[in-house]
Amino acid sequence: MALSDDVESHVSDKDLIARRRRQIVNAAVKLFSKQGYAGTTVQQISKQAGVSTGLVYQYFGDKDDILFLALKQVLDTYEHDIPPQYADLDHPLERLFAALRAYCTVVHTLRDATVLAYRATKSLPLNRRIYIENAEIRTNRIFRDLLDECVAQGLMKAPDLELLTYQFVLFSHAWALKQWAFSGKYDLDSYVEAGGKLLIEPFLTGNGRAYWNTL
Amino acid sequence: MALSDDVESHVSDKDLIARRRRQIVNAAVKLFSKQGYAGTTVQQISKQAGVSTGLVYQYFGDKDDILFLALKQVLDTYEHDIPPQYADLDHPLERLFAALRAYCTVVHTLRDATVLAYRATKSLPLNRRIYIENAEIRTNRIFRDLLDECVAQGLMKAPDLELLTYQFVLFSHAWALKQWAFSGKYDLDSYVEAGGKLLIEPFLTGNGRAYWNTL
Amino acid sequence: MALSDDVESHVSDKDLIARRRRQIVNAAVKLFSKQGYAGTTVQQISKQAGVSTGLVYQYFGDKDDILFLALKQVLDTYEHDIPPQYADLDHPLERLFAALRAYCTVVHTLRDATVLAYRATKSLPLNRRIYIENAEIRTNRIFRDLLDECVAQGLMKAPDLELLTYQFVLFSHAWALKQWAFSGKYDLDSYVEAGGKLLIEPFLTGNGRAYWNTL
Amino acid sequence: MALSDDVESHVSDKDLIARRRRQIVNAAVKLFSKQGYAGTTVQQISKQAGVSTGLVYQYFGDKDDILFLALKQVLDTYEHDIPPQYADLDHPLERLFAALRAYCTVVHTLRDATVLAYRATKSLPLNRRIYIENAEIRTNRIFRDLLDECVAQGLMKAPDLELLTYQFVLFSHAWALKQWAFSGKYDLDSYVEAGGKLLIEPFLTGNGRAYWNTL
DNA sequence: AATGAATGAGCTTTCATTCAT
DNA sequence: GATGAATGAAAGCTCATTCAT
Repeated sequence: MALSDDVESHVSDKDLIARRRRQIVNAAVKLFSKQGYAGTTVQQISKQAGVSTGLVYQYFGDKDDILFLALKQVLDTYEHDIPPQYADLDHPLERLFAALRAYCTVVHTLRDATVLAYRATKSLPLNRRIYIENAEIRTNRIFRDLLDECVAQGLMKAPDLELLTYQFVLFSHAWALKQWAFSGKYDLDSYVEAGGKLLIEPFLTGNGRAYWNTL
Repeated sequence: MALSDDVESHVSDKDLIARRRRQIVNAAVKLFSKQGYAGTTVQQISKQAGVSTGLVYQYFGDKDDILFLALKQVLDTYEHDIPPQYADLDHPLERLFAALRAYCTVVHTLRDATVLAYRATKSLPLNRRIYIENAEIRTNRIFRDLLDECVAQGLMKAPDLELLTYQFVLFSHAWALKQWAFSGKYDLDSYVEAGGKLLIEPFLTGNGRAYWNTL
Repeated sequence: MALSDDVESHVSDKDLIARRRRQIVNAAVKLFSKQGYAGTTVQQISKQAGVSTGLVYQYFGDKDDILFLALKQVLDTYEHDIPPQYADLDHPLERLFAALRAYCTVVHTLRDATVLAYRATKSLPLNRRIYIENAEIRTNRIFRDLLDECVAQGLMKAPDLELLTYQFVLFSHAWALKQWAFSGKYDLDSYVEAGGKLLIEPFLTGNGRAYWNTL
Repeated sequence: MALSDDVESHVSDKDLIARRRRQIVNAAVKLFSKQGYAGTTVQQISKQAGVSTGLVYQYFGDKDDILFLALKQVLDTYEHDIPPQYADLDHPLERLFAALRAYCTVVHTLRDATVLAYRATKSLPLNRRIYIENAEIRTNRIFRDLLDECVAQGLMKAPDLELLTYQFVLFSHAWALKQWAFSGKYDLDSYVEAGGKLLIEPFLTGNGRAYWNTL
C-alpha cells in the first residue's frame, strides 16, 4: 500500500488507533449503505459510533478517508472470509462451487455495503479508486485461480476464462444489486444452485460432468 | 406513467419545454456521470447547459427532478434504440445475438450514464425509484422474449431463463461498470463475441448449434 | 400629492392607465391581505389580475409601487365611503353614531385590507409612509369634526378630543385586527352598539343624553 | 405549552441554550422591529448577535422559530412585568390605574417589538399563531380582573366589560402603533393621564369618583 | 485523548425585474 | 401595448472542519 493511500491520524497508540477506526468505520458503513456517502454527515457517523465529532478528525484526515477505509474494509472482508470456506475441500469443482456459495453469502451479509461499493467508489480520488479496484481484482483472482485449476485438471473448458471469472463476480454482486428484482423469486440457496447451473455446468468437460453429478 | 411521476414546469409552450428539458438533462447526465449526483451543483448544470440558474427551476421542480428525468432518458434510450437493431432479422438466434450486440453498443455509447444509473437510482424517492426499476424490467424483457423464442423453437435450453436473462443484462452493463478492468483487454466487438460464447453457445441445442455455426 | 409619491407608468393613454392599475391593485390587495406583502410574488399578482408579468411593470415602477397604491386605495375607500353614510342626517349625535357604524362597516368589508394596512405600512419608504399616514389622519378628521360639532352644540364634553378621536378609530380598526377575539362573541351590529355605549354615552352632556335616549 | 410549539436545538447544555437563544432573539427583535420579518435576513441577525450564521441554526430550527420565540418573549415580558407594578397597591382603582400606567410603560419600552407583534403574528403557522393569541388573552385578563374588582366593589359600572378591557389594551398598544401621531403631542405621562380620563373616569360610580378625586 | 460548540463556505431555491418578440 | 421566457442576485439552510477546553 502506497504512502499516498495512508490515512493519517493524530493519535499515537497503535492499538487505540485500530480500535477507534474500526468503531468509526463500522458506523460509517452502516450509514453510507443506507443513505449514501453524500447523504451521510460526519455528525451522524460520530453519533452512531458513540463518539464526539471532533474525535473523528483525530483518526481520519477528512470524510473521504472514512469512505476509503469503509470500502477497503468491505473488500478486505471479501478477501478474508471467502478462502476459508473452500480451503478444506479437495476437489477443484467442489472448491469452485463452494467459493461461489461463499461469495454470494458474504455479499448477502454485506448486501448494503456491496451496493455502497458500486455507488461510491467513483467518489474517491484517483489513487484511492485504483487501490480499491486492485483490491477487487485480488478478490476476482480467487475465482480465476479456482477456474484455472478446474481447467488444468480437465474438468472444465471455457472460451474466455477472464470473462467467465467476471460472470462469477457479477453473478454474486447481482444478489445485492438486484435485490429488488430477486427477492421473492429466490432465496440465497436456490440462487446459488441456479448459479452453478448457469456458470459451471455448461462449461464442464465429460470428466467434470461425471464428478459434478456426484455432488 | 403515473401523475406522481410527472415533473412540473412553469412554462406553457410544449415544444419549448421539451427542448429545454432535453438541453438541461443532457448537461446533467454529463456532469452527474462524471461527478455523481450530490457532487454536481445546479449552477454547474445550468452553466453546462448554457442557461441561467433560474431557468432550470422553470423546467424542473427541484434537483431530484433533474436526476429522475436524466435516468428516465437513459432507460428510454435503451428501450427505444435496441429493438430496431434486431427487428429486421428473422432467425431467433440471430435476433438474440444482435440484441446482445445492440445492448452492449448502447451501453458503450452511454457508458457514463449507465454507471450513473447504478450509482444514483438509490438517491430517488421510492415511487420514482420504482418507476426506474420498472423501466429496467421492461428493457430486460427484450432479452427474455428473445430467449423464450429460441427455447420455443428448440434452439436453446437453459435451466433458469429468468437468471440467464439477468446474465445477459449484467454482461452488457459490465462493459460500462468495469471499463477500468476491460479496456485494454477487449474492444467492444471482441467483448460481444466473447459474450456470445459465454451466454448463448453453452445453452444451444443440437439444432441451435447447427445454425449458430453458420453465422 | 408630491411628485415623489407619483407612480410612474410607461403607458400614455390616461384611461387605460387607470383601468389597468385598478385591475392590478385589486388583485394585489386580495393577495397581500391573505399572504402578506413579502409572501406575495409579482407573478401571483399578474396571474390573479389576468395579465402578463411584464405588463405589471408597464404600469408600476416596482413591487413597492403596487403596495403603495394598494394601501392608498384602502385609505381612499375609507375616505370616500364613510361621509355619504351620515351626510343626510341632521343631528350631530346621529351623525357621529352613523359615522362610527359606517367606519366599522367599511372595516368589516375591507377586513383583510385593514389588517394589511397595519402590517405593511412600515414596508414603505419614508415619504410614502408619510403619505399613507396623512391619509389616515384625514380619515380620523371625520370623527374629529363630528365630535367637535357635538361639543360645539353642547351635546358632548370630553377631556381630550384628540385621544377620544383615536379611540373611535382604534375601536373600528379593532374589529378587523382582533377578529380572532371578537368573532363568536359579537356580530357587527352589537359591536357598533357597544361602541356607542363606550365611546359616546359616557361623554354626553345632559342635553346630549336627552337626545341620545330618543334614538 | 404544547410540544409542537417547542423549538428544537442541537445543543445539549441547558444554560447555554437559554443564553444563546436570548442573545439571538434580542438581536432578532431589534431587526424585525425595524425592517420587518421578511425584510430581515438570518445573516443580519447573526451579525447583530455577534455569532456565525450556522450557530443560529443550532439553536433554532428555522427562521420561523426565531420569530416565534421573539414574539413569545415580548408577550412574556408583558405578562411578567406588569403585575408587580400594582401588586403592592391596595385600592382597586389605584391598582387599575397603575396597571394602565405599567402597560403603557412596557409598551413604551418595547415600542418596536409591540409593532412587530402586530405586523408579524400573521406570518406564523396556525398553531403558533394561536399560542401567541392565547398569550395576549392572558395579558388582557390582567385588565379584566382589575376591572371586575372595581365593579364588584361598586367603584365602577360599565355596559360591556369585555370591550372596555379591549379599549384599555388598544389604548396601550396605540402608544406604540401610532407613535407617529402622538409623539410631539404627548409624552408618556400625559398620555397615561389622558387614558385615565377616557377609560376610567367616565365609568366611575359615585363612590368611585369620590376616591378617584383623592388620587 | 476527547469533547462538542462554533464556524463559514457553499449549496439549493426563489423571485423581482428585463427584454426580445 | 402586451407577452412570458429568461435572468441572476440574494435568500435560507447544511455540514465538513476547527479549536478552546
